[in-house]
Order: sequence, then C-alpha cells, then structure tokens
Amino acid sequence: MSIRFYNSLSNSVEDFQPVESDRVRMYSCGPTVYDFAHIGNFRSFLFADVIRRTLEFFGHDVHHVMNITDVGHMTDDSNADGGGEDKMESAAQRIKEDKKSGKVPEGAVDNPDDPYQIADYYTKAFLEDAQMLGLKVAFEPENILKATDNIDIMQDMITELIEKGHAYVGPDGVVYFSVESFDDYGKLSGNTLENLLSGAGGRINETDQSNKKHPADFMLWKADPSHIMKWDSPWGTGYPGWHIECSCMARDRLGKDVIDIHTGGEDLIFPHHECEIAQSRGATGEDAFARFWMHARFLMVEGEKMSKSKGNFWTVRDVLEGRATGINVHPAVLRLELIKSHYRSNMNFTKKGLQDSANVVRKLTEFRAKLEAAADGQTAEVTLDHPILKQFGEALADDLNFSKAIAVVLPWASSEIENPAEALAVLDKINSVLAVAPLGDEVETAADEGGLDVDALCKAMDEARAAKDWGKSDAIRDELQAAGYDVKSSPEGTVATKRLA
RNA sequence: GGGGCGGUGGCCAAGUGGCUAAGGCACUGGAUUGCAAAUCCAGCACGCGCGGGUUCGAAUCCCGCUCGCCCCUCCA
Repeated sequence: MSIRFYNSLSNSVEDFQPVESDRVRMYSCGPTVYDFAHIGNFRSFLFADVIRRTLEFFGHDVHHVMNITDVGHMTDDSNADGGGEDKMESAAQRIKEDKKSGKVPEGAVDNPDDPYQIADYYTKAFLEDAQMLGLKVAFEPENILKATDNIDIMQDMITELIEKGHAYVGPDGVVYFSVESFDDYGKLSGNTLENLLSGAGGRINETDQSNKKHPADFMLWKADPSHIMKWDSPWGTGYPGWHIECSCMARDRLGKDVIDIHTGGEDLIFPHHECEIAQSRGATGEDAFARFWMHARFLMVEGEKMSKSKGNFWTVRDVLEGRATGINVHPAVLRLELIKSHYRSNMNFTKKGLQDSANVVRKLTEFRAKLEAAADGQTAEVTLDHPILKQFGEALADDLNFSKAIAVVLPWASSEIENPAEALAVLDKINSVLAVAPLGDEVETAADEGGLDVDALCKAMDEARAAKDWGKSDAIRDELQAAGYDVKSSPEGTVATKRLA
C-alpha cells in the first residue's frame, strides 16, 4: 500500500517514498522554551508524532528529531518605539514574579537572571508534558536537540554560506542571507521576491533595510555583546539568527543533506521554513532540503482564536489540571482530542469535544480490559492483512485520515469478538499509533487524592442497595459523583470510575 | 493589496463524477432500573456556503462571489 501525504511544497497529495528505503529521516520544529507549551503547540508536535507512528505502523524505521529553541530571540523589533524585548529576558521577569507568588516551586530556578536556568526549567516542563501526551521523541534524549548546544555547527554553515556567495556581512556587521542568490526563494510559501515586494505595503522599516542588499534578506548572525545569551564568532560576540538552527541540526543529526519529512505549524511556512530551505540548499547545493514539508493548521478554542486577551489561552497544564474546563483531564484524552481531527483543517478545541474523546478513551480501555480477561494471557500474531488493520491502515495512509481510522476502530470495539488473543494483538497495533489505551495506572487506582476510599464506598452502596436503603445508596453515589466519578450499579455490583474529562 | 488552506446535519466528521449522501456524539420517545448510569429498540437532516458553467449525470471538475483560518512582522 502506498502512503500518501500532502506536501506543502507542491500543494498536493503525493506518494511517500523515503530517500533511503530502510530509514526515514524526519525533523520537527519544536518549542521555544520561554514559557509553558500550549495546546496549539502540542497539536503541531502530536501531529509530528502521529506521522512518525504511522510510518512505523507500516514498518518503516524512523529517525525523528525535534529541536528546542533556547536561544533568546527578540519579541518584536518592528514597533514604532523601536523597543523589542528579548524573550528570555521577559521570561526572567515573569519567573521572578512567579517565584514571589509561589507558582514556581522552591529550588526550580535558583537564579532567574541566568537564561540557561530559565531555558532548563521550561525545557523540563515541555518534556514532562510531551511524555504525558505520548510524544515518542520526548523519551529519546539523543533526539531532542538544543540550539545552544549547536552554535558551532551554525557558525560552520554560516561560513559555508558566505564562501558560496549566499551570505554577506552588512555595513552594520550583521551576517545576512542573500535571498537573491537563491533562485527558488518563495517556492514553498508562494512569497516570491516579486510577490513580497508587491504586497509589502508600508511594512518595511527603512532604517532596518538600509544594511541589506534586499529587503527580504534575513539575519544569520548578529554581533551584540549586550545580548543576554551570546557566543564568540568570526563576526563578533553575539547570537545566531532564528532560522539557522534547524538547517544545521537537521543535517548534522540526521546525517543527510536531503531529509524525508520536515514538520511544523502552518505559521512556520513563511518565513521560517522558506529561509531554512534557502540556507540548507545554499549550503549543500542539493535540489531539496526536505522531500516532504508538512504543516498542521492552527486550533481554535470554542470557535475563537486562542489568545491571551480573550482568556481562552490554555497551556497543556491548564487543561490537564482542570483550569480550562473545570474538570481534570486525563492526558490520553487530551492527546486523542488533539490528534483526532484532520491536521489540515482548523480544529476546534471544545469542552464537548474533550468529553467525546473521553468516551472514546474509556471505551477503548474497557474493550482492552475485556479482551485481556477473555484472552487469559494468550497472545497472537497478526499482520497488516487483518481486516481491521487493513482498513485502519488505509485510512492512515490516506494523508493521515484519523477520523476515518477511528471510525473503523469504534464499531469493531463494540462488536462480538471471536478470537480475543488475536483482537488484543490488533488493538496493540492500533494503539501503537493512537497511544490512548491502555491508560497509565494512576487513573484506575482506588485511592483518590481527596482520600476517598472508592472501593469501600462502592461496597457500602451495594450493602445499602441490598437492604433497600435507597436514601443511603443515593447519598453515597452523590458523594462519588461530586468527587468526579462515574458510578454504575449492576447485578454484579457497583463500580466507580474516575471521569477522564 | 499579495501568497495559501478550508466551508457536508446541533457538534465532530466519511464520502472527491453515477444505486434513494452519511458514521459517531448530542437530543427526543420506549424497554430495562428503586432512581440513575450502562445497554437495547425507535425517532431526528427535502440537502453538501452562494451563484453560474462543463456533463447523460456534480457535494465531488471549472469560473465568480462569500465566509472562516494562516502567512506576508515574533508566533505551532
């Protein structure tokens, strides 16, 4: 079966073939670590995870790397006042305040003025979030690449670009990439040099531009000894441009000039990915940097753009800890919610959607438990020719059609299963992609953080029911429900399970 | 103004030229239940953003419009 992916480079769905048949090389633009990652970030990261897992489902060996941008870049230098604040510096301010209010745990950041400590703090938080949400690469420290660990290879590539005539040192001492030296600039985004000029409007700042040969030329290295993070270089003590880290780390760690897949959010298409292509191809001389460029659409929250001013801006922690919807959300539920709709549509993050996802996770978890009991420790071998896996795989191969894939699984999970050992193997294979069932142990344990003894309460409810003491039975049920449990009574007894969202 | 993506029932969506278009959730009624939950049965859309065109035939292809989203400035 051929795998088809939408390639932003051609704006069409293409058959996927790796450059080398035995190994897929894939690079994902990861987080900046000036703050906690939000659910929109994770939609993009999980999208990358799901590509990787899909390729592995079909038997590919995937080398997936993701970068951590821990260099402090400027927030905005186009303001009228010429202000512009370093993101790492603004993070330092925020952490100082959060330390005072106790939001930052004691000892987590000793010195908020040390940008490396801030970066470490948020990097650690990101990896925790990522692991909870089942991002495979987050369990592989060797594939998580920090920009600050790779300044040397950035300088090497900048040197290479200058030697090859793709970059120059401007009158201001800044090293710029010359977009006119690269014929295919604009091919990914459609923002060719002509289009950029015609659409420029009044946006270009004259003084900023006077040092560049072309207004679209972008920075590779800026000497600035006053910058909070700085390194020595042939062009003065300063810091690298925003785009260069990805070009360098992809080439270095994946070990090839041409990689198979590069992923990111849709906003990265321009300028970030356009510039990466210019840099990489300028340095390597190859006719491609990545064969496939894949981008995830933004998510909306309850039909609106997610923004801090609207109060609908949620970090992963906000959602999991119940600040977004008023109830704690299991990580598997958030994972499913963020991967279940097609990556090329805007997804709408809603409380209702989360509850739908929780039902699906619950259903799959119970299905697994049922199969495990019925299979009695037996396991079976299955191949992708199994009818369910065949349909599931076909949906995945069709540009990651997850809605369809899940629509294959759910009716199957409600049907009569003749061979539980085989079904269990099928479910394992499906779950190697979805990664939502089984859940971690923490959900199924009886002891609640509130000290509720759920098993004892269920037993007490059964006793009350046996004695037809409905008032007492209902009171216990109310107590359990108030604590966030779903309570089911059947002839076999009462079972309470923690609500997942 | 320029570059791109999308608009199918209340919500999420399958379907990308051809039998009366659709699955899940939600909702409503019934069975069951001490009451719930779960489960089972039944009900729920005269229509695929709008208008043209191509075709024997279009949600599906083409043109125009409209609405939403992203980018052109840091941003997943």
